[in-house]
Amino acid sequence: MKKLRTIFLGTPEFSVPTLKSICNNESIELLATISNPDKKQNRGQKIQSPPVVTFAKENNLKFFQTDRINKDDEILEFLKKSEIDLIIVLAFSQFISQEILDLPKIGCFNIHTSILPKYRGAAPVQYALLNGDKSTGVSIQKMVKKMDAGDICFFKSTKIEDEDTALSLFEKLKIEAAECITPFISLITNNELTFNAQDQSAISFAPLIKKEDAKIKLAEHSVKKIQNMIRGYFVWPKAYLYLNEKILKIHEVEVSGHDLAPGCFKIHMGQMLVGAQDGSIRLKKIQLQGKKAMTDIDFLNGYNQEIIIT
RNA sequence: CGCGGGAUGGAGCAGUCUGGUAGCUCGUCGGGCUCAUAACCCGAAGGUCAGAGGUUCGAAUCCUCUUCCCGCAA
Repeated sequence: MKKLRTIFLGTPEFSVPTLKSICNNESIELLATISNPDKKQNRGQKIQSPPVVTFAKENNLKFFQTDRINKDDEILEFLKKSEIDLIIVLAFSQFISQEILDLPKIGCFNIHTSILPKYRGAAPVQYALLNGDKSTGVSIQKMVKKMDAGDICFFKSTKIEDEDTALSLFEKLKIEAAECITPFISLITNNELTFNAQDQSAISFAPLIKKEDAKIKLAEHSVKKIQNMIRGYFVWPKAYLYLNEKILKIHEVEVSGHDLAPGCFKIHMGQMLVGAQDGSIRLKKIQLQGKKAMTDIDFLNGYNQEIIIT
């Protein structure tokens, strides 16, 4: 049987397991991967290749890098002459023109890390946690010009545990996404692929997260909300308060039985307690800017100035 | 060369500018007090001050280089 001539678009580490699944799938002939360019990043501004590119190099896959896929002549020419059957997109971060969407015979498919139409947009994983959802999942949609609005061809749900943070949930969904490849490709090869329009009444959005979104407002946010912020904003940007005007990242809190007015702060038995909108919490594990994460007890052992939390 | 903070007993810090016996809070261990305790009192163990080189009679401290950690920015 003729193999599906496929292009993969993705950039970060999150995309790598799915790329591996594609490489290992016997029904697929991977023609190339396309990623964002190398860029200076992290402390020291070292130039780093995207993980997908690193994987492609290690496995002798053809790869392209661009920051404007719709206008890159070399890539467009390659795509046009390659008689593509399929494009698979996961975490690519560039809009794709109608011209490219129309190229593959079967279609251009995006793996999205929520059950669409819930959480269209850039940060579906974080929003699932911020809203305290008990489950999320991955969807495969046939891409259209409008972001995440295409017909659903495949989905699989995943349970969210109370202990899950954005970090652990990303790790789970990274694997789930990769495991979708085999059944999804089977649908295609068996001629069983279906296209289900999204329920217009159930659409919600998960827009790009900004750093300020992670600022905890003690007087306004409930204990539950704060716990969800800690989970959803973990790794980046991390939920935070200010301690004497310096950023204080909050890694872990626990419910405290103390009677504290919203916004108030006090030290009790060597622990740091603050009042939230509907109850009080202990700032159990915290990180002042420039320092490592530590418990409130350790922090107070070495900090001998007056503390103002805002 | 993007900006900045940091490395000192098990933990968190002070001491570095101005070189001269290794200090604080906590933890650990032992003892005491107590009906009892996370409280209080007494005592003990535990550190080649991140690493290398240099200056000096003498370096945690001054000079040079290296490694590692963290915040910002991207």
